[in-house]
Amino acid sequence: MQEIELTHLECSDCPIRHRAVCARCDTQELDQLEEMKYYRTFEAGQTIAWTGDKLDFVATMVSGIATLSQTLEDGRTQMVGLLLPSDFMGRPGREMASYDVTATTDVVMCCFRRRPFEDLMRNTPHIAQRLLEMTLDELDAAREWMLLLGRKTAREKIASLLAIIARRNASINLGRAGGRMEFDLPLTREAMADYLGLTLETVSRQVSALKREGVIELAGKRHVSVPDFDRLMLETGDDTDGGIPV
Amino acid sequence: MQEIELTHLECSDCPIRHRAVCARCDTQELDQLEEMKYYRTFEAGQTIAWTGDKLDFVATMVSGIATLSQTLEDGRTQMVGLLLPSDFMGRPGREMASYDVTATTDVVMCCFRRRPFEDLMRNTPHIAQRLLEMTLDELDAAREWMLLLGRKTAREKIASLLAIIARRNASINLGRAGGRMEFDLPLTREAMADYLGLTLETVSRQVSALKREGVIELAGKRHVSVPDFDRLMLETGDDTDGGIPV
DNA sequence: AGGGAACCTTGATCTCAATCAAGGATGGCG
DNA sequence: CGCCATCCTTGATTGAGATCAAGGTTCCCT
Repeated sequence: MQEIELTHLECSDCPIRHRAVCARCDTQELDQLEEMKYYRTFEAGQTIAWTGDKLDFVATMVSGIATLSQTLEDGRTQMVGLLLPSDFMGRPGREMASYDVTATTDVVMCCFRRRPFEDLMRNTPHIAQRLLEMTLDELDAAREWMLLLGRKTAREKIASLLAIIARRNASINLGRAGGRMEFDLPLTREAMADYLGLTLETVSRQVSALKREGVIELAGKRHVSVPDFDRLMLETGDDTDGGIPV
Repeated sequence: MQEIELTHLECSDCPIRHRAVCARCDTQELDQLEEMKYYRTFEAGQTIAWTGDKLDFVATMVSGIATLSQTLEDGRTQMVGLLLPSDFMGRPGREMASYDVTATTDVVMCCFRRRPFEDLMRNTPHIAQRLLEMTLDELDAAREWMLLLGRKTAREKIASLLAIIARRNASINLGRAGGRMEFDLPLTREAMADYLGLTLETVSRQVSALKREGVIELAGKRHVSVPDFDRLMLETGDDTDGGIPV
């Protein structure tokens, strides 16, 4: 995840410091983006789009958590993406949503209508290049995730998910520490299960096991404290310091 | 997978008719690409790059099959990408390979040295836009694959893989038929297992089962004939006509 | 405070795929 | 032709996680 220097505004009032679409653009382009942007909010649990719906905007996550998921005929579902603040959503050049998009907490998005955004993209090479970088990052994350889904044990999956959220939180809040980390789990046990290709019972059992062994501490069901991040990383099965760039 | 009209050359002697990087470029850009391109061949089984290796080119697959894979500390491996003719490999803006890349058959690639390619990309917006499209397609494929890895049964996984290869072959050879389809499996049972997050024994058993039940026919171990593609699709668990755009 | 819904935990049992094990087919090469 | 290596198949057994089931917690609403 590389640092982007912002040459100008920071997308004005969006609290976005990196991975923002508008980074690198010159004033004029930023003005155009400013002009076409608008905010939308969604409540926790609300569906932002169903697969196949017409989706006439692209957007950057400002706050909250949303998920992308896919479903088989008989209802089995798999989460295929996690949208955290500063992530980009939507696909220039495609009319329909390819996934179910759901807000798991209250969500604010900074949206751009798709057509004008596409036009702007055609005229300003920076944007396509920036989107390409971001999409390649997402692809890397998806592929790490495939390794998780295909080859990790339940315990490793849980540890990996906790490590991802901890690291992602830390990089926003503190800069990563090797030591203690705390965060709120933004997902229900069921959502975690859908993320990891498990059942919610297995998630619950493995979380309990990690707690019992002191790898994590829980305050309530959702607030997690990791006394030693390196200890947690040992449980992920990853090469030391691999890490998923979500 | 949309059709690209080629306005000019077809990357001269590369047998690439769609998804080629050089499609849509004007003559001058094509000339520049022509100038910097070169071919490389790899033998079946040869490793093209190890994770972390310096990789100073990007490339388009001309012929053959290659795989991208990732490995955990203890050796468990998961294939995360399959490179078929016309697929793009490599990442502008990144020095190191992020995956192990292996030729599973003899492979010919049309390569471009990374630096000049990046320069060209900066100057010709078409290319970044085209790469963005291709990367978004890859991301879709990766996400379908995640659904497969996380939620499908062994039998569904095998059926899905066969369907992907059959469809992909058909779109190159014949245009897709609803009826009979034939192709050579470009992967060993072990490679299929690494693709699907299974063991090679399970792959073998499920292939045998599909054969026993007449869903597929085998001539030798590698030549597959699908008497009724729709019947095969029923076994994938997918929504009718979903389909993975590899 | 009481009722109910959503969410979570834990136990018992079952099942699908992994693992362990043996042997068969294929093909290259002396 | 026979040897060897690689790849594949099949059988027996095990085990991790799914499924089925019951009850606990938390928190909102009246």
